[in-house]
Amino acid sequence: MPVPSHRSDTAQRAGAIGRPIFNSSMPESYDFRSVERTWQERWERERTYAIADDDPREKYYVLEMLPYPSGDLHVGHAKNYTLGDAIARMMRMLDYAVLHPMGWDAFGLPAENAAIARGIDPENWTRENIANMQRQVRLMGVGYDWAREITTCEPEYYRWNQWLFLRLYEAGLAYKRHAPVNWCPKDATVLANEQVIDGRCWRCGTAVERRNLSQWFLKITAYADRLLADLEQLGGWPERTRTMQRNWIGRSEGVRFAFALEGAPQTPLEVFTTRVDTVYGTTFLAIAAEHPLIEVIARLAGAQRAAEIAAFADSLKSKSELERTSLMVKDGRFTGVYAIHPLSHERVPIWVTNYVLAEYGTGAVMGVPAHDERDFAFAHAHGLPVVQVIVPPGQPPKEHLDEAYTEDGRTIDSGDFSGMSSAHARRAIAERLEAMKLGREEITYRLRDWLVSRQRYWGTPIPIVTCAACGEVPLPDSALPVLLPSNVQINGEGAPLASVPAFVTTSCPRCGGPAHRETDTMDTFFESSWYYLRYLDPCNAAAPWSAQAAAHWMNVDQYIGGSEHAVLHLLYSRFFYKFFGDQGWVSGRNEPFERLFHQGMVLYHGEKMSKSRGNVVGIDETVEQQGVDAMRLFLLYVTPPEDTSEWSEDGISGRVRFINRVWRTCEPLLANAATVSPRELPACADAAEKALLRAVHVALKSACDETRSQRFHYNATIAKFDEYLNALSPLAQTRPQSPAVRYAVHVLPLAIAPFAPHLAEELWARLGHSDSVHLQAYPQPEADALALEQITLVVQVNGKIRARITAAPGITEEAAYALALGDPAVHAQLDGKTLRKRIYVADRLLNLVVG
RNA sequence: GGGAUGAUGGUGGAAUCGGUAGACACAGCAGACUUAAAAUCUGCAGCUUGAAAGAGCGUCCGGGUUCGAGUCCCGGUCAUCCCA
Repeated sequence: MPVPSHRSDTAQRAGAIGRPIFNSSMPESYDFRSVERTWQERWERERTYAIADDDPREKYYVLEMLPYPSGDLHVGHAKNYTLGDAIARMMRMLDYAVLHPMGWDAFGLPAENAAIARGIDPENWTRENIANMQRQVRLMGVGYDWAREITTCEPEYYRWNQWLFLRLYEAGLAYKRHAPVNWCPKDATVLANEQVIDGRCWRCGTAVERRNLSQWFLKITAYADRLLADLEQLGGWPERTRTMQRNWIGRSEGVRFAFALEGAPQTPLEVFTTRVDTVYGTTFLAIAAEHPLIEVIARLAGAQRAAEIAAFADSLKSKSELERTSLMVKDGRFTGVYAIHPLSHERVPIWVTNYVLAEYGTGAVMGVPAHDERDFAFAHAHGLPVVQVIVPPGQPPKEHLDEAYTEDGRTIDSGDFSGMSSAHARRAIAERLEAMKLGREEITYRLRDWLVSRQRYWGTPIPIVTCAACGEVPLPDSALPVLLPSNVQINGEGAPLASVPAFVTTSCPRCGGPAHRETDTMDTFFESSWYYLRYLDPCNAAAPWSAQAAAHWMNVDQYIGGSEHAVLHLLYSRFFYKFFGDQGWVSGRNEPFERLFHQGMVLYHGEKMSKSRGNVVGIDETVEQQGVDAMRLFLLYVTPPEDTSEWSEDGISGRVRFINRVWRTCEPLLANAATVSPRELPACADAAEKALLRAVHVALKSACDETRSQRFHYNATIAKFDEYLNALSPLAQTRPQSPAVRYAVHVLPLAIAPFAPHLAEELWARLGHSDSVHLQAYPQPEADALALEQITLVVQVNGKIRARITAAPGITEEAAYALALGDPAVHAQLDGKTLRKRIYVADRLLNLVVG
């Protein structure tokens, strides 16, 4: 439905009461729709934001996280792009060669879910969404270099996923194995651990089950130490994000050593512990239900026990990891089998439990109830003894422990190792175990290999075939891309590609015999782990990117995206980038993102915007009703960019008002202002003009400072633009000929260009310039304009403000003191008291301490 | 349970270095213009007290450091996020 334009609305109203729409004394009203559309078309046509690889200026690469084309953009997305655009435009005007590209994370589940639910072709669905989102991104007036646009579902892009997969495979970093995986029964797919949130699928919320499947993994664990160590270099990242990655990697130093099985002494039962100083407190061993030795133990246990163990293990099969480790009551079954403690030689009962996982460490832990909370709870529940072997320094052991003592302390009752500090005991015991050839020190990580297989259609096919004779065979590069077949039946069950014989059936590249293709596709985090390099060389048909392009443009100087990607995407990207560095494909620092910024969410009515809640504020409506510039200004103004903000109709109306005021103030003076240079401070007639100039330069300073400091609190900058306008508009009325006024009018479009690019461009053009305002240099704040003619000096007596006196800047302490004494209020406070101390802060404050 | 971050008027926020708390805006109130409304313009506006000038209080709560604390330190409450 066509929405009547602001202008015709006004015309109708005005016409109805028989008045002319405009008269000569009335400024032309600002038609944001036509202005915004006109300039967007022109920027596109003239490629205003294209950047050449050989641009001689210092480079600056600003990037917003690759969006998934889910359909419609709302103002929450706009906050992200608006910030990136403001930064890019500022940096461009500060004379950097700015690279600011855009693309589409086009593979993924929603397309496939739409296909399942409504029988839609995922490719068409995706392309339609991309077309719509391209339109909306253009509507926002973001200055991307569209020549570098990428779409990850294009064969030209995903062939490089396959190519990179093969390189990882050759490096031994891609491998296939059976593993218990998180299975979402609704999406019929495997989920990575981080895609399981509170035991549920991160997309659909269905409870996740566990299944044992053969899966492709990427060996990110091979880089665990470097991923951890290099976090220290990332000073431009939020500390929270670095901490999250540190926790996720979860390095622990400890000892791996073996207990002997009673009855099968040749079969070592290995455990890993970070607290080997507590080893003499072991009163049981806890093993995972999926432990590889479970069958040996069951055999030793006898038929009845074996059946109990099997039943217990079965009951855990469908439980997710989180349920087992965090949600379920710690439970277990005594196997009836004992192990022999390697140091004390005591018999230790072996229990099968639900809280030890086969995937972690060795799948078995020593149970030390006195010094581990989980073990304490377990021992309590099953009546196992609690043996204290660590006491707080200088204290006797407690008669009865109410909770585990998990701190370091001094060892007791620990054989040869009694009376040591925990740290000392850890070292000594590790050495002894090593000498006995029973164990060694080891570093383990919580991080596990990245599961990249998806039993899905809408993703990159994995370029591996299985041959009856040769087994697993990687395809040669010449066979790439392995194209995703079209017209595939997608019903949400199993792996869709397995149902396409023409795809599956192939020949072995090694022996030529019959073979079948891998039917899993890649996790979409694969493509988003390297896309920032493809922008640098988007048309390269011989390689995913050239080393030369990477050397020129990397690293990303400023990366912007939501904190929901603090671990997943950002860790995977770091892993890939280190691999690329090892291959010599990228140079310099082995980190892709120099600085990282997490923008906050935009709420509406206190809630996250979502279609299902019906509280989405769309781009289209907002742009149509209030205009792009108003939307952009509001999003930047309402809160600092990292904070959560609340969308408000009233709030944006304030920015609409600002835009209209700028127009009303400046438009009648444009012809006049054009003859005054915006690059040269004009002479001022009086204090009011001096104040105007100061307001102009305070605003310029704020814009430059927020950009250079990379704090990006443009909310404060835009407030300074308000003050700029508040200073300008009355003077524009009363003395339009003043050089100061004309200067302020001429500078204004330059000043606001990064924030309200359309309004700025229109004013700039009407000032008679033919080049885009966005290609001009940003005006530099000047000390002369910032200097105050008069300062207000605060006079305190004993720290309390008693007077404010006006003085010239640079006033001496003595002069200030003399002025202060002349103030009656100050005089009254000093009356009859002795001056003990005088504190003077130049041009700010005089504090008189009396007693 | 552990960790991180935060808490400023009716609201969003400003105060970037320990030095005038509340800039700027929204909502509100009063006035001008208008037959009226909208739009626009002008003014008021932290709280208490006072006719007013003024005085006292005031940045979640309680302590501390300092001539001086929204800002630094300690303890607590609440909120958000992360880990368990």
